[in-house]
Amino acid sequence: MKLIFAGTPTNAAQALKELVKHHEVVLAITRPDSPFGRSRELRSSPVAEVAAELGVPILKSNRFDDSQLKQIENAGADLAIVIAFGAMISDEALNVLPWWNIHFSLLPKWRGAAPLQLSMVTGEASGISIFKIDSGLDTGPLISQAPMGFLDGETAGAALERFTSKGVDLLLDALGAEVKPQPQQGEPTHAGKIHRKDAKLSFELTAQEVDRRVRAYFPEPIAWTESQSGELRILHGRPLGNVNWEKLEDQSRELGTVIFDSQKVSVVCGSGTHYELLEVQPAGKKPMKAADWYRGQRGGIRFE
RNA sequence: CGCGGGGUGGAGCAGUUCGGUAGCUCGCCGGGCUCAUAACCCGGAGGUCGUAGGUUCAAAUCCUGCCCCCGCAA
Repeated sequence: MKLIFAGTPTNAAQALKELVKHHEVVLAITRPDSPFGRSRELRSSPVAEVAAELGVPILKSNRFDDSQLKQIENAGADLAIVIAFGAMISDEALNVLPWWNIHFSLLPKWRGAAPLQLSMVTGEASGISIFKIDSGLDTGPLISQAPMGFLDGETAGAALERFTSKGVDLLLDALGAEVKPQPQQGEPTHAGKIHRKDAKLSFELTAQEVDRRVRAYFPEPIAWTESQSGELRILHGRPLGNVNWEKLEDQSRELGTVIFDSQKVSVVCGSGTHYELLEVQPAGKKPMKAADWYRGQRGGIRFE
């Protein structure tokens, strides 16, 4: 089958690599190069890089103009596959050929940019949906769905890779079968893009809830918190089991207090739980083991 | 020229304002205590203080150039 592929980040590039093994991809659409990093140098998207390697023609665009629509039409594809493209597909483009999207939640739950992260944070409706794109935001009729769970300690980044692989499998199955898109059913929820301010941790939450956020916000935008000594990213950690309060009776139980005991750096969280810090990164520093970070601190630390 | 933090023994930091030959918490090696230990005690190795040059009797500390790392913002 002749396919058009539309995507932008790393996992979309991964999907493209897998797709070309089974179908002819006649055009790769991705977002234009964007400034990146302190130097603000333009950088092409991972999909653009992979498409170039594979020799697939590339179209870089956010919003298609007439000539680009022609290019899409002239590609002669039967179907367009979208995965993490990062922009809406215009009605004009939808009229040229059918577009399918691979979405990482069980729609209609978590429509929007960060479905996998939100399902990880909430523990609800994690999975994969393949649907036919219509003019709304992730509102099109469903072609295929598969519930997916998260592995122990799995980050959103790792899950995304796993879900992508599974999602491509689902797509390949659907491409080989007779499909009848069915309208989405149920109460929709929205999963907008997660910004840095959303990733600031609150230690009023339980350690389990903190853990879900730390994992869901890795590797982007990364959970963080703040203390007397500045901002601190929490890269990895894990919720601890029972807390031996007697042993720690000389320590503060105030939420956010950092405790160093038996080589473990942990934070007092809500409902008497503790979250162990494993890898952290102070602003301006490299990532480091939590114990190393704590050794360099003077005096007790309490996260705000 | 977007804003900012940083490069000090293996790790994380202090010391730089007011120059005077390097400190803290760990790790490592050896020994001791202990049923045992991530606990405790004793001893030890290990540092061109990013780099090049300048000022000075004397520079991790002051001045200049360069290299490298990172956070924020986009």
